[in-house]
Amino acid sequence: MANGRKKKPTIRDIADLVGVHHSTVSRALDSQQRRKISPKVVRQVEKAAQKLGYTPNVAASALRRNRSFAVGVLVPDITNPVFPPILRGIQDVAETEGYTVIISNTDDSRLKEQSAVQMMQGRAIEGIIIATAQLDDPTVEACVKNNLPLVMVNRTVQQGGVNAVIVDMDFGVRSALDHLRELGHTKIAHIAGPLGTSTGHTRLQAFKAYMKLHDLDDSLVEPTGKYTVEQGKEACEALLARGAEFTAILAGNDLIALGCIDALNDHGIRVPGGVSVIGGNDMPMLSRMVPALTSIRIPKYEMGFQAATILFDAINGKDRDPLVIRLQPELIVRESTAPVADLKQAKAAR
Amino acid sequence: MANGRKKKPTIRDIADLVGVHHSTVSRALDSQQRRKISPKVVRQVEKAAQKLGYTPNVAASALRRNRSFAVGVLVPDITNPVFPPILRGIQDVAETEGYTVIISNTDDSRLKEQSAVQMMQGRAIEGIIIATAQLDDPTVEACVKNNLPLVMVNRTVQQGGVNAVIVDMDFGVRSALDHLRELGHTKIAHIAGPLGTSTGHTRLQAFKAYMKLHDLDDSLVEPTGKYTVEQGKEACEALLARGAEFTAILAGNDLIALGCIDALNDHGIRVPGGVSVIGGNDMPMLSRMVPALTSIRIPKYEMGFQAATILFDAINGKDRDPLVIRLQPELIVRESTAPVADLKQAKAAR
DNA sequence: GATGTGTATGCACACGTGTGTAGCACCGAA
DNA sequence: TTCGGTGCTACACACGTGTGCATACACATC
Repeated sequence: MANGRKKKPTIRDIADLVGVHHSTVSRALDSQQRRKISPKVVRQVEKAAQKLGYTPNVAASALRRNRSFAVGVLVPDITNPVFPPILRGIQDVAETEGYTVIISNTDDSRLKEQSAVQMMQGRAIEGIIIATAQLDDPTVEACVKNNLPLVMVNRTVQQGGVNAVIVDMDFGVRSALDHLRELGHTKIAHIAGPLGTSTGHTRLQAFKAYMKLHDLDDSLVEPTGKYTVEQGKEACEALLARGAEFTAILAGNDLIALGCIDALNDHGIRVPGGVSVIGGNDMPMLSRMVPALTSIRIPKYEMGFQAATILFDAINGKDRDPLVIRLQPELIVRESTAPVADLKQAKAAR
Repeated sequence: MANGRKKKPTIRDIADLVGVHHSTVSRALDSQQRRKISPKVVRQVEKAAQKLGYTPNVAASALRRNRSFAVGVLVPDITNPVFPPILRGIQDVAETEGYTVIISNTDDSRLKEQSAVQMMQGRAIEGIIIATAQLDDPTVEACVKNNLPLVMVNRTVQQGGVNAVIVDMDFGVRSALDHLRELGHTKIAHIAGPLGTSTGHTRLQAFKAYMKLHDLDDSLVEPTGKYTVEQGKEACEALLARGAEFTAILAGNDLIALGCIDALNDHGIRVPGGVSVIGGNDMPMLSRMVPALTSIRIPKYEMGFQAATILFDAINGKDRDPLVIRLQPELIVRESTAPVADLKQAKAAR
């Protein structure tokens, strides 16, 4: 005896109560069609619905109209602190629109991503927000081909014509490197994020462009395969192992930056005394760490909010041209950056 | 021209391709009924389904079977780092069961909680996991009354007869206080979580019981209204303001502990030099903070996983008696606890 | 050969909602 | 009177899946 829930009232029950056909009830409850029904009947229907505690059967409605009032979101891992604020922004918009959000964790695996999208298609999602995109992403292509309303968030793809809400990382990288130069740094390394992602790719491009522009060495680059502490540490160690000389690191994101600090500490290099480090997306609690990490803050909630807004515009047929919104990041200076020390001094500190 | 999506194949398309009735296809695809169909036809159907890229229409299935394949989850705020791992545990189980998870953020507001449940009922959820419960919670009562399968996670309620996955906080508090006593602390304060929540309540009870048992003063208690850094700071300041003498604090959770550290620092009291502090649930990144916070680790992912498992057992009619699972926490000793200093010394440090 | 026992498949309808079309009543104009 | 128009409602079917029942056939038993 698992389910003793009493069955829910339907529009037929309302129809019986009022004494009209159920199709009339259906129209009376539909704000688009209500005007076709006499005000008196509408009132009666509303009253009866209230009395019976009627709630529409979403499955039936979804089946008939081929709309599910559900949207999908693809994130690498909800456990990564970057994503909850983005999700919250999305959820808040969806809620006001009466939509449900289906979240899938892909762990950056193409296979999982594919099966997640398939599952979502089965649920007849009306749109999708993708935070997992690789620069060249077959899943995105598939969605575009299916004409499924789509917004990229945080990361985007190579091909144009796709909605996206991203961060102006040229600006972010410029701010960070300006800051380092003001502190006297000229030998700056970049521990990049995965180059298959737009975030990793564009940061590296911005880094190289900036360094070239200011006649600085842009070759101190080490990429990572994933946005994790471990990979950040490994990459930093590789850099040290090949004898690179640098007084500052721009990291692909905060986790990578933390990995760098670990590696530097292991080599007896103090941060920021020996080397300054700048992180990537300003995770929560950074200010409490030692050293408090200087980072490029990105407006995470805002990104989710905007992405969802665009998505629902697309779903509701307010078809604008493909839209790319670039939000402004902000450099948050904390304690992991300091005036450059003498290179010799820095070396001595090793 | 919003939706040019080509329509998806149905079991009728498969039936046409194989040359059987669509009901046969339906049975061939249902693991329960498959045995009634000849192996040859089953093979043909599977092949055709593969070829056409068939995915079942969940809405139609839900309508016909009066099942939605959706469950709800109520969390205070997905942005609070305690919850993503719990959610991930739930999602991982739900995925293997073919279920969708609908998440709602209640911000600990009863009003939002109520409307969230209403929305979920409209979606005909088959079960619900609640992580937001107050000790005396009308939402929980309503779900029980509706016979909606229900599991509490992390927090539970006063009344019995409800499934719950919680942490054995008697054990956790005992470990923490044993640790402090071993370090020589006897004047121990407790900055409690909200007493309206089971977590806040039981920790306080455990604290008092332990202190009484060891003939220690159990009156150094200050409750908070919310699990936030700010409230932790305020409560700690209130404790200091009334001239309480203590050498260690057991906090209701990590955020409260961080607030305590802030307050202590503001008063020139070093942690752990002047006062030792123990946190509450072992958020990520604690080890990188200064001082690295000693905390009671709770198995967050595991809790979500177990809760979901119980929920699906209930949904699938494997009705056990109401089940309360108590998972073991673990004290993680870091740098925020140290041997007690002379009280005079501690005072001098102020 | 009659009867019973399975096994495999088709048939028809149900689930609750939404919508195209038809029908009806009424009104005004010619 | 006829004709057209308008406003309101009923009818019937569609959406895709699942299932009780009937049917058809094969095979075994007496």
